[in-house]
Amino acid sequence: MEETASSNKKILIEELIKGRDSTKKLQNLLRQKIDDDGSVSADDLVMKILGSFSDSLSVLSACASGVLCPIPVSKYVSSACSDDRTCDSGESEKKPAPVVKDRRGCYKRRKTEDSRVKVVDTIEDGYAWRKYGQKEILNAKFPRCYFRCTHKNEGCKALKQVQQLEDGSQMFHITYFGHHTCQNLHKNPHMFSDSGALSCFLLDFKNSNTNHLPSSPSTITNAHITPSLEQEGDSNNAQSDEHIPSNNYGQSSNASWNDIFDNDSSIDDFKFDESVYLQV
DNA sequence: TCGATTTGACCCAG
DNA sequence: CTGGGTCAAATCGA
Repeated sequence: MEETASSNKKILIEELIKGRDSTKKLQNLLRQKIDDDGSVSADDLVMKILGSFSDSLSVLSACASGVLCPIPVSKYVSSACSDDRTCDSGESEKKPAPVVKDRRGCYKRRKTEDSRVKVVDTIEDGYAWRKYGQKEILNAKFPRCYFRCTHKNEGCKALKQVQQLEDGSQMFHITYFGHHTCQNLHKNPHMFSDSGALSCFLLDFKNSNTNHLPSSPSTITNAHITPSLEQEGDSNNAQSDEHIPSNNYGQSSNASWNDIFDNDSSIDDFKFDESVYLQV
């Protein structure tokens, strides 16, 4: 049974690789044509396809190693360098300018269309995050926290912003930027199994009321994994079509993955978390 | 000792 | 000019 699932995964990965390579060839052909007629849309489409392949392969690679990497299906044109902030400055250009002694805050603002937005009752998402900043936001009751992937030094450019909603509920508005290129899920497979640290975070969040966010939400890792259900940040209706999966760990969200993998053989391989998508 | 967090400073986009 | 996003020194804590 597991052999079948493993075999299917390999086949799937191989097929995706084939598809990606074919798409690249197609892209090269199209570019020749584009040079002629100036059409760009076809090339954009190809880039999107390539992005999808890359995402799928990333997820599957993680799966093949026994870990699910919930990289959201993106609409990024290029997963390699879609985040122009991290490409142009910031992460990739950590070296301060020689003349300027301090380049803190030097960055290019992210494009909002590169984001995916979630409203959840927990900030945990299966990844390990490091908090790198917190900011009081104008007219916002709660400060906004800024996280980057713990594996940033390995090239992972994923970022997220967390802000508690002001409606009195314990809901968090989380905005993700970029992709996880790491596989940090396996690093702390049991974290939050008893929700200890998370509870502290949520409690602090509740108690902090206005000022400080909890002292230690930064490393957010846990055993359960969020499936790729983030909504796109620029979707025209961010609230209405949100999923409300059941909260059963390892049960509720497997259907789509079972469609991909061989029936219930994949259930043992993946555990999903209870990410709740609620209306705001 | 080293990795994580805090927080004021800094820079850029609007 | 201001608000938002990021940096990095200081601090914390395991």
